[in-house]
Amino acid sequence: MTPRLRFAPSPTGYLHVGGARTALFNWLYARRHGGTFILRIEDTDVARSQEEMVTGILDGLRWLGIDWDEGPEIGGPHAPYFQSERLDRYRAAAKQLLDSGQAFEDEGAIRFKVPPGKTAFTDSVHGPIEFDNGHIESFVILRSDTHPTYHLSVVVDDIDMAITHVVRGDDHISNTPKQVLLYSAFGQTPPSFAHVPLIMGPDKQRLSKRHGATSVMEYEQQGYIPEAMFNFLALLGWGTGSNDELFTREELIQRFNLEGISGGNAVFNTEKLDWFNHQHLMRLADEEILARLRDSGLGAWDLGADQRSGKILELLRPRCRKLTDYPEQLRPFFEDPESYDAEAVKKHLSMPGTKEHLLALKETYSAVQWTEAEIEKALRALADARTLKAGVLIHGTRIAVTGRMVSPGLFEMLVLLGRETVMRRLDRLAHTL
RNA sequence: GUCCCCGUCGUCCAGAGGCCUAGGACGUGGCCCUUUCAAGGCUAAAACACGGGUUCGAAUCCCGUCGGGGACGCCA
Repeated sequence: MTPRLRFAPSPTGYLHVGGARTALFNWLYARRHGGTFILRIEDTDVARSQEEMVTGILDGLRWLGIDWDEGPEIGGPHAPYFQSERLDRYRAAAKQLLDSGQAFEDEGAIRFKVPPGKTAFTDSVHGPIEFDNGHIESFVILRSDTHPTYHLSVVVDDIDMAITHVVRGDDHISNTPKQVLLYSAFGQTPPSFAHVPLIMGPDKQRLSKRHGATSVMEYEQQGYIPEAMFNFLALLGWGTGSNDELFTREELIQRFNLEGISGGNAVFNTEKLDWFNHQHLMRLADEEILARLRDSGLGAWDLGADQRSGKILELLRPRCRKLTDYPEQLRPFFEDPESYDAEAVKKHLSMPGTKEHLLALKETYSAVQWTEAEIEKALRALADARTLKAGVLIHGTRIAVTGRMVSPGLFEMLVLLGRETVMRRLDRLAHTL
């Protein structure tokens, strides 16, 4: 029997990182075992559900590269995949329990009659878990408005959709005995359960908006790429067993297993996400970086059409942790500085004679052969001739071409900027001194 | 309050009785490289919550305490 797993979010309008990781674990398991990954929308709470609210969730999943085999937009053998369209099923199921004496009416609602005894199940993450039924109250399965509650609809759907593995958040552990009870009331064997630990904020409290971004799409806007988010999320609460951490989606699929999921909560560590992002960004092909900058509206200078793009990217790659870091780093390659960093000027240009030195360098550069080695050689020779430290000219030139104190390697930049631009910027800076 | 889950460096993950003077990664400090900033290399500090058992031997098993989290809705 091939595994069938599902991600069943309620339509909240966006994909939360916690939900994203749950979806990711389900997807990873399904892909690892050649199973089926199903997306089902749990919108039985009419008061809170709206159709357009699912779009954000679908977008978030697609962004991460999590595709579904059955579900919204594509349908499938167990359609529909919106619980709001399956209400008749739940009503029939509730009636079935009523008729068999396993449920009873209570002021218009229908409650499940919890039998005495104990309910146990084996969790793939936590091992055997047992609850005393005495602690489970007779819960409502069908509301007085004839809409099902969560417990009824999940169980009915998971049975109908032949779900074999339920992988979901830890917060569902105490719901599980109720659902196990329903499975036996329907004469069915429950699927296997795996309850994964929750994701917490740095203060160890449940991740929420006050911790910053919680929606995966917010991270996209902040310049994170899906490869990094996927890798990071996969390793939050799960370990491959090895010391390696940097993986592609494919490698993660090959390694994924439920046993490696840890039992304790995991803190969402943004610094580490940044590192993953940087690493994945470094491994992205040039065309890929170009395409993503364009798609996110960050390609302000049409780098793609520029002959120098390969070289420029080579210089910027180690310096950009996020996609959003690119525009500022790119600027000097396309625009003369509009102003000069005050601190930089004070630190490197306040020495008397600096203006003359820069003009002399400009003069030297008018004749030098325009290669990295020659440009550097000429600068150092000029520094010697004027009994200056090369740093004086280097820092000054950097400020002239970028307006700032920090930049990629100076001589590599100068080559790319071209003689004319460098001379113009040298001249401009000199005349402000 | 009741029930459930969890407890290894600040954080994430290794460790499933001797291989542990506890390993890797992020972050942090130092050094190297160097024209700045990164990247890269090397290196340092940093943890088995506590108390009892079991055992020749426990981070690993058992019990308790403490701590954290979750659930107790006609929300999902």
